[in-house]
Amino acid sequence: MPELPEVETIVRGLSKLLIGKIFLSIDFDNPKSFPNNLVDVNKFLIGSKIGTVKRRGKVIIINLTNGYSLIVHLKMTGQLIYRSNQQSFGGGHPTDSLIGNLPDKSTRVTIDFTDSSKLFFNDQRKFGWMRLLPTIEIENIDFFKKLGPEPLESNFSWQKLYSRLVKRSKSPIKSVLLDQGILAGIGNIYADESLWMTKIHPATKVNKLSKSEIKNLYNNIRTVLNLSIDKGGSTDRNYLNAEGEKGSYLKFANVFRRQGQPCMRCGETIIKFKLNGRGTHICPNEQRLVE
DNA sequence: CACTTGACCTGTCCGC
DNA sequence: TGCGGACAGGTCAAGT
Repeated sequence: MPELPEVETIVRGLSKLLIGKIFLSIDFDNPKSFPNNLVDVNKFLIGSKIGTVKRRGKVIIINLTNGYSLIVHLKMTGQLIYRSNQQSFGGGHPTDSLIGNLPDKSTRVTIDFTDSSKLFFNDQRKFGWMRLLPTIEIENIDFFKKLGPEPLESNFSWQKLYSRLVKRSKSPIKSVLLDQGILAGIGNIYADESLWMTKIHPATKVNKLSKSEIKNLYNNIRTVLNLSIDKGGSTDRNYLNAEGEKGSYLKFANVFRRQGQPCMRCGETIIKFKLNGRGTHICPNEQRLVE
């Protein structure tokens, strides 16, 4: 589900809602919610206070003031939804709420805070995970060690993108953009969108791209990620922000899920096909494959 | 080694 | 209305 803009939207929402909250209890009936967890979740979570909420790639990092952190990967269908005391009892949440009473059928983890507010980890497909670990060890776990740079950091340049891309010179450019070890945070939506903006066919091998194309791709990746953050991310099916609201980026999408509709630039019909197992959307007129 | 495919799960949609 | 199959925003492991 969530790519960088969706996770960023959730993190910004949680930052407003969660800082200073103290854990009262956590309820998870499935150990798969905490795979590879090495510390006693109850022992180090209960009674601890939330300091900051951050993002690295597609992972949410909830830092506690006791030196531990709760990290969350939402994978395809995960949601982290906050309910205040009022909302938790069903009477107070907005009438246009897009999700009903919680917990529901897809709830995997329920967290209670001492002020009676709650945080729900919903995840229909159960691919997501949580992990509690000492904050100083975050950078050392495999997932983070392999992660590439953040595309929106101010010191990330097109030259850095270029030097990372050429390591995978014979791969299709889209596959490389989806590789979190090359660049952190891009998924299927923003790979397709940024390649359309740059007029590059997703199957183009990296070594067939010019430096100026990579420079343009760099700019377009940042443009589309920032635009989507402004729109609160993309809701295709399941994505909701921390308050249970949809994102609106897909109203502005140029190719993703627009197969059969005209290209926004040239009017040609957008098509969809599979590339390395992923649904891929292009304008066949403007995104020509260079062999 | 570099790259591709299947597996992990559940729900939904589409064609017969 | 029912049933089978394809598909869904991500990442691994296993295969070629």
